[in-house]
Amino acid sequence: MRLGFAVQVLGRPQLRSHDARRAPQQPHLSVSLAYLRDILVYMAEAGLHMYRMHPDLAPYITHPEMPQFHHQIDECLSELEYVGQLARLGGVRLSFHADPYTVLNSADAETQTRSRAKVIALARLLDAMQLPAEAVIVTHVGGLFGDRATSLGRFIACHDSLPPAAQRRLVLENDDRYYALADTYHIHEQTGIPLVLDRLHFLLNNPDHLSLGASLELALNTWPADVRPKVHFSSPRTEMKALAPLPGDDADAGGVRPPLWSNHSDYVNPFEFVDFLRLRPTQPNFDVMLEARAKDLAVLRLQRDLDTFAPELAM
DNA sequence: CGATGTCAAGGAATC
DNA sequence: GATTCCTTGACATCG
Repeated sequence: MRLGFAVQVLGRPQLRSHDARRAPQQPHLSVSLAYLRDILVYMAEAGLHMYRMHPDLAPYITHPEMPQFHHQIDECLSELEYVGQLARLGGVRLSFHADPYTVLNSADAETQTRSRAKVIALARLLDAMQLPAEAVIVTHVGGLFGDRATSLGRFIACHDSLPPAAQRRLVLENDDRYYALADTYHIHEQTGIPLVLDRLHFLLNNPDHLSLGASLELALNTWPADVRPKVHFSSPRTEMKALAPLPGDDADAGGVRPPLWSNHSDYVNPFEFVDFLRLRPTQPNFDVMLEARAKDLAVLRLQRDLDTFAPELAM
């Protein structure tokens, strides 16, 4: 089991995830890849082995009005191969998560075309890095568009229409509001797409009252035998959403308490995590992407906690 | 230098 | 039908 984190590196705040300059400054994939190289070096030092890259690693790679950015993968083939080798040598599993505006089941044909182009580009990046099949692109089903069945069907049709290189990388995650595990499993049966079980989304959106253990087993078994499955794990944030005044608060003490709220807690509750792993009777043969605000720091803390509380599960 | 604004999207909910 | 919210990191701009 490897524990992963997404995009930002809080242990080295100076490390950037991608070249996020605005278009007039001509951001370039080669800059992002230099950043990624630095992140991989840090991960090797820190003992980290799983990382989700920023979906805009290649800036404006499919932006419909900026074709001048569309050839940067071709311009960076050697750098892509280099960082791919670096990841492989470090035993690092890399992945992408499509941004929330990538909607493969969109009822709007242009949106779907743009979304398909984005997934194809992400797959090209992984291929150019020469990464193994475990380097996947995670996405959600998309929107409801007033008709679940039709919208599920549109995802399946879109998946079928993707080039094989993109199909090989794409995996599907249950979401917290619209498409639960039963929906993603239906799509799996029609397409063979592997499923990422997101534990928090499952807890928030489980209309059929499935058990977590059975659902975990179901999702893990959707992966090919030679590809290690992965799941998403996070704990819900419990801080107060709003800055409601507390007794004794200055009436105008704005800014003292941070304006927090999010689905994700800063760190992972180690006891919840151990319970989750123990849903599987054997040593877990899957990887876990932590969706925690503390990012790599949450991974490092959980690794320590596992050493303390469940050494037989720690890696 | 700190604070605020902006950028990227698409969809759903609200009015 | 128009507006707002959702989400979010990092650049850009303002004071």
